Amino acid sequence: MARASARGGGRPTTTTITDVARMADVSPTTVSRVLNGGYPVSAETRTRVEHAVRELSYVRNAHAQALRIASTGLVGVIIHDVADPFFAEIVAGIQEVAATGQRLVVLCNSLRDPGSELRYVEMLRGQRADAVILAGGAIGDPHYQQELPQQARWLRRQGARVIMCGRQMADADAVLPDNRGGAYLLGRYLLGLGHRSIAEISGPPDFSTTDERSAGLDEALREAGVVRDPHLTVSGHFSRDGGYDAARVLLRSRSRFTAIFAANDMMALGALAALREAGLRVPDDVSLVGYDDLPILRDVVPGITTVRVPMREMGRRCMRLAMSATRRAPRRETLPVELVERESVAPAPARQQV
Amino acid sequence: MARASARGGGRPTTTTITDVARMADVSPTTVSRVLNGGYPVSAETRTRVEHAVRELSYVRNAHAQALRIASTGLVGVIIHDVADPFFAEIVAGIQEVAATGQRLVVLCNSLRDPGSELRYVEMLRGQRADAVILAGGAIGDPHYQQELPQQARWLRRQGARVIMCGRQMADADAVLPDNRGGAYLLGRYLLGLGHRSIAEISGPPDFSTTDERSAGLDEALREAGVVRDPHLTVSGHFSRDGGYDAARVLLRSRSRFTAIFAANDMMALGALAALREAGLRVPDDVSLVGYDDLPILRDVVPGITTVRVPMREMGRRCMRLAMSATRRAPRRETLPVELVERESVAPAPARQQV
DNA sequence: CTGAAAGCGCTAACAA
DNA sequence: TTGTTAGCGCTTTCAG
Repeated sequence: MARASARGGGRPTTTTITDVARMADVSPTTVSRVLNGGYPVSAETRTRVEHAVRELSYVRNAHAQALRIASTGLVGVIIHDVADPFFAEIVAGIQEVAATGQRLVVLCNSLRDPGSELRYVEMLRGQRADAVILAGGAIGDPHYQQELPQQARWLRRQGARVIMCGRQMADADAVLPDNRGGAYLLGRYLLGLGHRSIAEISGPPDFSTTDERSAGLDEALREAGVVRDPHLTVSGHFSRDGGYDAARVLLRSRSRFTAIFAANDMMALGALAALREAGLRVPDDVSLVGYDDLPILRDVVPGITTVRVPMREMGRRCMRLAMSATRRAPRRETLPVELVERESVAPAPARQQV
Repeated sequence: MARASARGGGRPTTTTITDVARMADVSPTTVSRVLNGGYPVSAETRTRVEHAVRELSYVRNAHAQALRIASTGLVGVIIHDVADPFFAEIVAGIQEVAATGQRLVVLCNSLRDPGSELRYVEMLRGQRADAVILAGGAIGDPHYQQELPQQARWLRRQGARVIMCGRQMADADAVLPDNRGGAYLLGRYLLGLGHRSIAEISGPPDFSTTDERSAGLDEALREAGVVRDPHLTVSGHFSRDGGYDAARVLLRSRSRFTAIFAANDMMALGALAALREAGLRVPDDVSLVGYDDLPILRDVVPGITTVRVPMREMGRRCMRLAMSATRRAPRRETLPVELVERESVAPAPARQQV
């Protein structure tokens, strides 16, 4: 039963292709050919090899294989945070497709730290990942902005594909939601209901997502000839607490507004809590909109009006790009977003309040 | 500038330790020693090597390294579903600790399919993962029940640690929440408020989590001398929709109950929606409890009473076990759970309703 | 303090 | 149809 059958507790022992070859009484090459298929091997030999493989519970050493051939079957995925449902959904989509293609996903949480993101890219270079998917808005940090494209170039030189999810980079494939368009839609919607004093809870500065969504709102406002009061914009972390804090700042300020535009659903959730604590009713006293349409929104009362971002589909598409062999000019897929009306918005009162 | 500087688009090119050695005018051995430290190298030589490494943006080939030494720095994590906040939190805890230890996490979604879980374990064996963390309740499938311990044995023989998160297995380390204890707590709580007809929305059959939580409720009920009506137990998927469907079955049946015990928060959320649709108020008409205390519960109205499972801490502990070198007898850590009272439970009315 | 040589487990020429 | 040989990039004796 070869050396692999040594009892546990001792020195680590692995079964190699040679053990299998010995047991099946063939050469390692033959075993390799049976394992890989696509090469003529007599039925009888094949059976013996397959038997030995099963008997020894042999699994190919992926590292030895990677050293010899190009592909490793590993795809690196760098996100901001798995605990954020937005990213969890994207990862779920990625995994879905990865499973169909026998790929393994190396998941990295950058927690929005540029340095950590860069470090992960390096580690993934070391792993010779077939592809690296970078998800989430771009970070404005100057060193990062300069370094990341460099690293991406090294990745490509190694033969790895680089796919951006939710943001762009020169020479890289990208799957993008229409952030600007969705925010514009939301802006028009609020405007259409008579809102003129719209407070914005924006994302952290230096994030591309923040800028794009703000720009969409701006556009709608400008188009309607509404001038924005700078006091009506407060930025915060892309999280429930970020939204909560921002809403409190807004409430403490003397500014008047009839609606709040939150940069994403988690922030909207936080804002909703702050509003509730302040004794304000949504939408009776203030209207509120979010962005993303996280699955959990189905279970929040009142239902929050938002823009649906096809997170899971974005993940799927990224993984498909990651698995596609063809590497011509960078491909860019923009996914449409869609307004989801729920109960958090009411027509603006004749006289603005709050 | 060595061969690595070839322009992109051509054949994949990687920089090897030999390229660095050539540039620094030393042997590969010396480069290796500088990279690994712990071996005397003259300051001057070290500087030259470090310069070359930076210049060429050299990153060690993890596969070549893995082939030579024991550790790969890879930890496999098999969960049911990242899109489920319960698992997302666990993974977040795992990542937190992994980052401090320079480990890379290979994340696998089994979607509760025993076959897929087994396939992932094999792939992780092939990757020579340093450790494999299996999270989520055990699946009752007979073939799986027999096969998994086998695979775990092979993993250990290879020198990999096996850590169970939320369930047990012979010879494996485990981090466990007190499922039974928490359910017992919840049962006592409902009983204390006068509830006698408690409907149970249990998890899918053949899952250890399902059994443990049901057992805890049973115990409280038995202790109070309450006999259970089998019609009052409906099982469903561990998901929002599973809870929704189960609640509808319950509502359609003629059974009477004053409270619902859902096997986890996602199911409770679904049940809440079904109740709302049926025009029933929580807790006025029916009381409802969940399990886990998912972060999102903060934002659901009415607040759902539940038991807090320290998901993130479980993840952290699993990763610590995965990184700990010592491998003596299996370690088992049981984490306490805690009742979280919110607004979804009211005293039972004198006469039972619904 | 530095280097030459061997070998981890696998696959791809090449030969038979 | 099968086997022999060489080598992927690294670390580790063993020599110097």
